[in-house]
Parts: sequence; structure tokens; C-alpha cells
Amino acid sequence: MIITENRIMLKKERQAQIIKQINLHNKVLSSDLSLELNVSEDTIRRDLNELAQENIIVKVHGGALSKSYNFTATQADTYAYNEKNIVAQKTISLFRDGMTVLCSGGTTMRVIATQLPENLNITFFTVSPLIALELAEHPNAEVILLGGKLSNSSKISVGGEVVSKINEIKADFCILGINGFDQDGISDSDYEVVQVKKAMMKASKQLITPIISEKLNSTLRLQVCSLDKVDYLITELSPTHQILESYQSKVGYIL
Amino acid sequence: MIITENRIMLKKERQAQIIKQINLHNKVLSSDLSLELNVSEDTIRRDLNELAQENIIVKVHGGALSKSYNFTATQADTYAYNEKNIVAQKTISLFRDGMTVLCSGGTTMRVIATQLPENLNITFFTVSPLIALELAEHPNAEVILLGGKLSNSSKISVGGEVVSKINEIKADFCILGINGFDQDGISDSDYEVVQVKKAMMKASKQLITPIISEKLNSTLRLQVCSLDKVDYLITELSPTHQILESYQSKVGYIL
DNA sequence: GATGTTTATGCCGATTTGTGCAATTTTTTT
DNA sequence: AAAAAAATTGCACAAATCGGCATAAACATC
Repeated sequence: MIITENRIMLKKERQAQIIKQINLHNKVLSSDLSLELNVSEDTIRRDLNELAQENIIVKVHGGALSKSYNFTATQADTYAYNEKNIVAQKTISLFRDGMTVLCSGGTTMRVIATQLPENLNITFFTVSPLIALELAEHPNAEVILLGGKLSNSSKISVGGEVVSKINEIKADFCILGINGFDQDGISDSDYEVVQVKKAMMKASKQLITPIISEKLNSTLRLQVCSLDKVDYLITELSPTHQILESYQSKVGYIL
Repeated sequence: MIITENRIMLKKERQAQIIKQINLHNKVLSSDLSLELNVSEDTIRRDLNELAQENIIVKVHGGALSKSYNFTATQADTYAYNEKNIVAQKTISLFRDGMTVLCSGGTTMRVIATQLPENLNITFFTVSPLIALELAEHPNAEVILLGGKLSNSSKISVGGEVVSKINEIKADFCILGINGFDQDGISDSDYEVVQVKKAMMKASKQLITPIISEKLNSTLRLQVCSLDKVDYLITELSPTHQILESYQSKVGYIL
């Protein structure tokens, strides 16, 4: 590849180049990009991580793949399946007949949906078409899908319509799929998704955040809420585990 | 142009290749893969173990087998895929940039969604979460999901909310997944689904009914509309085919 | 314009991951 | 039971990643 003799390349510009390469070849190696774009592999790796965080590409060891290499998507579904399964079981233990639950998307939520016991009689509101479909398999669950513009990155309904619809709901639990979680609270990378999550929290009596420990202590650009809004922090670890210690006093309960 | 000849293959990429091979032949030998992908048999074996762990394939002595249900199958699996593919292509030929299309669910609609050319710039409204997800893969398609109670049988949004939401829309095309179709028109078996379909028709300038010929001349309990409401009847057959003759004078166009 | 803060980048050492090789054990075939 | 093939295990080595740190440019504030 012949490089256009740019002395200075802006970060955004470089990332655009990367995306172009990925769309073209379906894959890129960090080493190649480093050479082509005249920056260190570290920088490339940081770029790839950012793009992956924004759901634009899929980062793998040594480079990145285009998302349409959709094999990785299915794989991500099962990624850390055991951990997510434990989280799901703990979450389900909070459910009671007759409850109303408002939930977002995410793979952990998906595991919850599939693990849901048949006899449970719950009304679910969700902004995620995928979760809605999973839940619809359950004979005793009533599923209400909250519609709106579908966010390309997160695959959930976003926009004013959804938010105002959510405001009409009064749910027992809000279950949020978490992307960023640290001492400062819950964070996310997409503005519209944040608006929806905020509305969901407000519409619910209690907030449940199921999350695998691996994702703890990660921060994204936009804040969703602070820790004191979290009623249940659910991980696959024992509640007394050392990693969770710093959260003990800040959230309602740890399961 | 200088091609970066890919002598280096990413792990995930290789595993994707393996999956492709398995889906193609239903089985693979470690030795073959080793040769084909230029890595040691050890590596192949490790790959196969990982994929088996993730429940994507079944590992056996000497190689691996496909699981009966794998994701690529979800697509080609669709009953009468070839016929539906032809129907999909014909339907897509009606689409133009800037159009607004209102669509229901069904496997034929799903094939349309996956076949949609990338450059097409269309706004889709849909009551089907599954179709919404498929369409969301398209970079240039805006997808608006119409929410509501999820019908257990048909997996589309139903109920008063959806209907009144649909009434606010003005679309160019309405594409209906068809269950019953005969000389008396379109019919269906679920009352709530019929309400939604009626609203969808009313909200659109033109009605398209993509349907494989096999389903022609079938009747269900509830009538959705008569044939004169149908603007385009699209089947996999030639428009002049004998089976379609009796519909010639009753619908707008036959494609 | 001086000063502090944020952002982008590169560098380095410690760690993890991916791969191949060889020795050993298990399974299959004969 | 012997031989062949495949799988497992442990190890070594290289590549990739992570985390911290340093630097410099860009930006903000006084």
C-alpha cells in the first residue's frame, strides 16, 4: 500500500483509515497498520480497542476483524458463559411471581432470559429486540417490547419515543446490561443509550446490575449513574470476595 | 497496488475457516486442516477443542463434526431458501433510495433483509424484532422498531399501541409476510396479527406481498384484505406462469 | 503569556497468549 | 496383543498485550 505523504495525521483520521482497511480486507494486523500509518503498534492497539469498544470492529489477538465476520458474535455470546450463568442464577433468585421487570440488552441479560424458570410469572418490558425474542419463548412471561429507532451499535431502541414510553412505566426491577462499572458508578459510551438507561432506572423501584467481575473497574466516557443508585450488584464471585470490598459500602446489596 | 499477502493468519480467522469447512462438509480431519491452514496439528486440535468448548462444533477423535444446528445454518436452513431468495431479489428491485418501508415478519421478509444491498438508503419500520435485528446490520438502513406486546405465536408486536403508532406513519411500501393467500385475498389465523396487518396496509401507499408459490391458494380463518388491495404479488415463478393466471386480473402487478 | 490540565503518543518491563516440539498416555485399528 | 493414530502434557520461544511512566502538543484558565 502506498502511503499518502501526510506528515501529521489526526487520530480520527487514522481510525477512519483503519476502518476502511477492515471493510476492505475483513481483517487487519496491528503490525501492518503500524507500518502503513507510521505510528507505533501501541497506538494502533489503542485505536483498535477504542473502535472495538464502540462496536465498530472486533478486536482479536494480533489485530482486528470486521464485525460481519459474525462468527465472533456468536462466540461472544458464549464468552465467559459459566460466569454469566452464575450471575444469571443469582439475578433470577430475586424474581417473584407478579413482578414487573424492565431490562436492557447485553449478553448477560440474554443468559438470564434463557435461564428463566418456566413457572415464573413476570411481565417484562425491554428495549432489546433480541432479549424480547428470548423471553418470548417463555410460556408464562408477558413481554412488552419498547420500540424506537434501533441503535446500530447496541441493538436497542433509543430516542425520545422510547424514553417517554419508559416514563409511563413503573417497574419493580430495572436490570441494566453494564459496559463500564467502577467506583464512580455506571458508565457507557453511547449518548443515546445512556439516555435510555437513565430513564429505565428512574422508572423502576430498584436497580440490579448483573456483571461479570472481569468488567468491574472499567470506565467509559459517559456516566449513567453513581453507585448509590445501585440496589443489587451481582457478580459471579462470593459477595465477600476481595475484589468487591471497595464496593461494599457504596451499593445496596452485593450478591 | 501492493498486496499485503496474508501469510499471517489470526487465530480467530483460522477458526472461522474451520467452521466454514465444517459447515460445508459436515466433518473435518485435523490432518487436512493442518495442511490446508499451514499450522501444526497441535494447533488445529487446540482450535477444535476451543470451538467444541464454545458449543460450536462437536469434537471427535481425529477431527470434528458439525452440530445439527449452527448459525450459518440459520440462514440457508430456511425452508425453500432458493425460492425465497428469488422472491427477495424481485422485491428488492422495487426499492429506491429515500423510501420508507413498513414491514411485518416472516422468513421471506428475513431473506429480503439479509439480501438488501448495502448502498440502499431506506427507512424501515417493522413490528418484528427479528427483522429489525437483521436490518440493523445494514449500515445505510434506518430501522425503527414498533414496540408493543409481543405475540407469542408470531413474534411480532401487537396490540392497540402498535396499531395507533402505525397510524402515524406514512410509508411508500407495506410488505406483508403472508400466511394465507387465495382468490378471496389475504388471510391469517391470529386476530391481533390481523389488526396489525390491516393498520400497516392502511398506512402505506402500496402493498407488496412476497410469497412462494407453494403457499398460494391457502386459506386461514381471518381475512386481512381482498386481492384488489394488493399492488404487487411477487413469487419465484415467472409472472406468466400458469398458476398465477387466475390472479392476473385481480392484483395490481405480478412480478 | 505563564501555568496547569487534558490528550495523544511512544517506550519499557512484566505478563499473557499462541504456537510448535518432544515425550508420554490414551484410543483406535489390525 | 501389537502397531498406528490421536490426544495430552510440559516446555520453550516469540509475539502480543498490559500497565505504568515520560514526553510533547493542544487546550483551558487565570
